[in-house]
Amino acid sequence: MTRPAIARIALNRPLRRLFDYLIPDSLELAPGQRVTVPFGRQTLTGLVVEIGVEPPPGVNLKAIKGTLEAWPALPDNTFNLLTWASDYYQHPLGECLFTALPPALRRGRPAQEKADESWHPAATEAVLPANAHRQVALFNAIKESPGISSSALVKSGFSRAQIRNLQQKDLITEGAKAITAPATKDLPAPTLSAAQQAASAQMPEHTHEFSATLLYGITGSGKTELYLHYLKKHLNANEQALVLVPEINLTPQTLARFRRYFGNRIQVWHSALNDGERLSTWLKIRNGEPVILIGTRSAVLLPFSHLRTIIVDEEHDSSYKQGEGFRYSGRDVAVYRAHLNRCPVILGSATPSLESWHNAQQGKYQLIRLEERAGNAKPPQLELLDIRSRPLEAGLSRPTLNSIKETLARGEQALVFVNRRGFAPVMMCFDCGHLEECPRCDTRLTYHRRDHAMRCHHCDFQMAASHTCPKCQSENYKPVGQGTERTEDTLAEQFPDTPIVRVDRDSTQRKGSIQAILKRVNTGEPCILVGTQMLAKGHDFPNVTLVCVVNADGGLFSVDFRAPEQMIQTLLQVSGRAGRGDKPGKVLIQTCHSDHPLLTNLCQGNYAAIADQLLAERETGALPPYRAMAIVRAEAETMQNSLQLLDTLKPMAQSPGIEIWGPLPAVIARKADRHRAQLILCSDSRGHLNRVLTQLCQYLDQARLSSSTRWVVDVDPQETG
DNA sequence: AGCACGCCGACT
DNA sequence: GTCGGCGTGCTC
Repeated sequence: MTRPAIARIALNRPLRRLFDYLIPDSLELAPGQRVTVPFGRQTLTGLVVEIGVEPPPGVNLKAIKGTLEAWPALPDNTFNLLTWASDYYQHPLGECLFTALPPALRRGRPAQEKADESWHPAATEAVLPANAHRQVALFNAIKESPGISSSALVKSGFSRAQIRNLQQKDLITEGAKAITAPATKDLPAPTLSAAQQAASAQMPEHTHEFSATLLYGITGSGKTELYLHYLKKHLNANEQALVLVPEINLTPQTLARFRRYFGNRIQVWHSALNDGERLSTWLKIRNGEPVILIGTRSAVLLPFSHLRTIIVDEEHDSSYKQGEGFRYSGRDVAVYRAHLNRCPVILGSATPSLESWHNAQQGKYQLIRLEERAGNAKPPQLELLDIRSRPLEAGLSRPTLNSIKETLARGEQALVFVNRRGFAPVMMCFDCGHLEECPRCDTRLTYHRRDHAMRCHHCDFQMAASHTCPKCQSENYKPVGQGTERTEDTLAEQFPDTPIVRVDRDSTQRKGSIQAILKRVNTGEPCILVGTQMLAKGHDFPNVTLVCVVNADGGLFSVDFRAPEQMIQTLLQVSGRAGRGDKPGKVLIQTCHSDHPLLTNLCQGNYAAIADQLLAERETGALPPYRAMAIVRAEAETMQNSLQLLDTLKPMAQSPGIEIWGPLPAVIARKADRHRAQLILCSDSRGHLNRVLTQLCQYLDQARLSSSTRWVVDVDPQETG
């Protein structure tokens, strides 16, 4: 008697286990293939993980209902990548596998695009009732552009029902596609400067073996040209490439630039795509089309089959790490993917992460330095301005204002950078010292002048701001701290004849408004740009010659061990906005710690030296990248419950080679009325740490916790607060 | 995560 | 009497 064939199936559920099913005789299965299975009394889409497993004892197996397609939705390499990531990040395999499918395929839709029919008129005149205005309009639209697609018609306001109607009346017929725009002539590889050529010569020769390269290129050195050049030179016509970028860098300008060189080989992948666009691009990749994909984090999980190069631009950017659910790092997964796939991965940054810098020093990554700005631009000159005991106007000192004045007088532009981290405006009573706190979190409410509201940045709480102190009714109740709005006001008073352009989340909420702002700034007329983080990234403002940093000190004394690194990276990135054209740039950094070695080093403009110094501190503190780190976070209705849970975990984790810190309440101990605590685990051995985490998760899964108690494991955490 | 089952309170 | 609140447990 032959044993029944059994398949192990992953489901899109937060369960750290798989389910076994009988395979009907007629089915041929392979790992990564989509199937339909009965589950409880529902029917779900599942993914085959393993075939021919031992039947679990004492379970009445159900049978697979059928396959959704004859081929694996996730090809071997992608499937193996996700299996690895599930284990590495301690996240349930089912959820990991399903994040690599477009939403339509997760829901069990067929793996094909909705037919996008083309329509032609079948009559010269539409004979329709007099009141059928929309149908007549639709008929005319089709007559005007024969071959127009259903989707184009829907976009211009017609409904699919109306189209079907005309078809039933035999007024239109389905037919050949309209001829799309002719293929454009792609530009040849860009010409490189001497410095770029030298860097280019060191890039990996072979696209069929693994190599990891860290391209350390200062801001304005032209890293993108190197990427373009590399792809032109090494990528064959039938091969695929992946270019990962932080969300904020995927602008129409970046895209246009790649399209000029690679035309319609360029495809995009980012959070703004709708389900149809996602499916369409996913299928192109899965079909092995020779796409060069420019995408954000999750693009690294796409089912490439001919992937020959991975580029991770701005590799230090913290947005590569997913902050919830499947907490993977797009950059780290990219490196592992290149490894599995035996292809080169190129990490580019002006301010490399300490992880990558360390890997370069260890010889794990090849380091390429590009320390010259492209064109005539020179690196900006950085200057510290100690603001201890200097009078400030909305955070700006006299010398700073004078520099802005001189810059404007030369017909140039100035950029004022407000590092809001830790300096959000709060309302304070100058009589009793009262500060308004969030009723649901351990945080201060932030004042938003636009709608005179107090908001919590950690939950959705908001309330109208009071004009008098809620505690002592004093009228001496005012906003303190630098916000972009207040800085903007002061600058408007000081420079009444100069346009002031504010760039922050509030002023750029409307779609396309950032484009309008950039366009305006690029006319080159003298103006002052005021803004936050958003201004630091990637934009090119040729006429900005002065950058003022309102306060540099946010990251100097933070509890988070990554804060100094991130502060320096932000300061250097924003400094990089100065002097990108022909004129020299200057950067003024206001600080209360002008003798702090990090800042004095920063002014030498030498990131390499700072990275070395920060790494030395990490080594002394036995912190990443010298050791692996993971955090177990718990939240519950009381702090006691959270701490208690972590206290029971601690002895289970205790073992030689693992150091444990905590449990301790989180820095924001209460968030949305939930009390949070964390346990930090460090180890020299990733493997050992991983095994310990597996045990902890196993315990937590079967522990009968009160339903309101939640826990998560975060491997390689970006935030340790 | 869903979904059902089950056990208590306030309704016609 | 029964409708429905959400706590608990199970899903091959």
